[in-house]
Amino acid sequence: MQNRPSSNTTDPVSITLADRLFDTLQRAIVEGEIAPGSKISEPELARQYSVSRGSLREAIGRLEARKLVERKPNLGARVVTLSYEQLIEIYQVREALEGMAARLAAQNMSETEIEELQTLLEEHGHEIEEQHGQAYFQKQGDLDFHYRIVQGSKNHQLIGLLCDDLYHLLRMYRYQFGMRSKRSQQAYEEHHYLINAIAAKDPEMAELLMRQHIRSSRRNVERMLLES
Amino acid sequence: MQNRPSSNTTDPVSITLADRLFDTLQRAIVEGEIAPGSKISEPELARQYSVSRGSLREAIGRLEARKLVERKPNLGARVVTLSYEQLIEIYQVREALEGMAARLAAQNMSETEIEELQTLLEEHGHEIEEQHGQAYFQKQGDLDFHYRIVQGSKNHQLIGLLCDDLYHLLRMYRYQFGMRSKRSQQAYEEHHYLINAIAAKDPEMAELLMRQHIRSSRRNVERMLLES
DNA sequence: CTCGCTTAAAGTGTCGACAATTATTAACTA
DNA sequence: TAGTTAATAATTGTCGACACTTTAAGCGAG
Repeated sequence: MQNRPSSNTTDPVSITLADRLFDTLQRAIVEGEIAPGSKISEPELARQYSVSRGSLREAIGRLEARKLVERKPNLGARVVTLSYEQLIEIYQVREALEGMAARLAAQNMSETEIEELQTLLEEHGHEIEEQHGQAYFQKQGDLDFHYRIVQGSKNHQLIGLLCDDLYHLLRMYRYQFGMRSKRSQQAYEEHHYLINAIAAKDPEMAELLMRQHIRSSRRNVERMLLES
Repeated sequence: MQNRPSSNTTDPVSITLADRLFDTLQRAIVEGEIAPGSKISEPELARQYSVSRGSLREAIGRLEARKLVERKPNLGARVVTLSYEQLIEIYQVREALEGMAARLAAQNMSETEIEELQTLLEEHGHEIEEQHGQAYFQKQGDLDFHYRIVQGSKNHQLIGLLCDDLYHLLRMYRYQFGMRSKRSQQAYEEHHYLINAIAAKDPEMAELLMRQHIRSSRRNVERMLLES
């Protein structure tokens, strides 16, 4: 789910070179291969990936739009530096946007989509029982679940903001801070309540539960980062 | 307020050429000089503004990031086409994000910021009394008010999403659909309630009022567009 | 006359080079 | 030796040219 070929085009694989470069660099940054705060040297990267500086600059521009790099005129681009404050800010935005997404999903998700989501949740449940799925659940499964609800909102603005912009930043934080929580059991239960509200077509309740869920997740992160 | 020199850099005027081009094109698109849905011909615009295609492409890339143009590989870029459905989507996103912004503003705005906001609101009141300020109120004053609350949230993610991305799209709709509402009196009152909640440091109430305010605004738009 | 193919034109994607700006080093003075 | 300035190197910004793709026009067969 998380590694769709390109940004948001429905076409097969990324056609243009700058697109592929963008995907490659985004993955490298998100997964930490290129360290946060490090400088992006255009000549060096261009040589490294055997592309022109022009194509590279286009890719960098799109990374900047997604707030994965910051560029200052005549000074070049740097990978963003992650901070506790920014992570909190992201959770606040998520609470607002995903709360709305859950509300809309309760109105707009099709029956088959709901069933697929329930199936996905059952799988997560099994993985938790088997105990070795904890890491997976927090790293991918959780985002997977949220991802589908956002899609279910059918609001393209919302989908773009969350799936194209925020989620990549969030994944970067997870890689960087090693955010595996012992909260998977609780998160699983909260997901369960949430999907029930959606299946019951209760927008108000869906939004409420989603916001509580994300607030809990945020508090968990706060605890985790303050003790380290 | 709405025409800051560049995107979000604190530097003086836009230094780089692509930056100026970006500002120019953004204004031209938002104000309708370049028609929605029209094709962006790189050679033509490059000649028209006497710049290289490279610089132009960088500017277009940033317009794409703000969803003011859509680009398809090997086919070029077009100014976005505005639709009723998309406008509704934007209002839903605004309700979520600005609701959160109001909540945070109630927690984080300084006393002086609150006073300035009250002063601004009084001016709006006078303009409405004098009757000839209606158009102004809806066109700029309203966004001005919302703009300041968003700033008052002190959440940079939120500020970026709303002020750098969504608001320009919204202004484009206002220019394009000629959205002047007869709702200025009611909107003024709602702004009044809202600022009281903020001054009282009541986050819950502030968010509630802001969401109601935006929902009202959305319903007004729905009415207006359905009768035309 | 229409449909399909071939071919020319225009447009986008990519590249390497030059110009302008910033960072670095070296020399020089106090 | 420390600080300042000048010269040099490296990096970014901008440009024009070439390669590939898409579109349009022209042409021929049915």
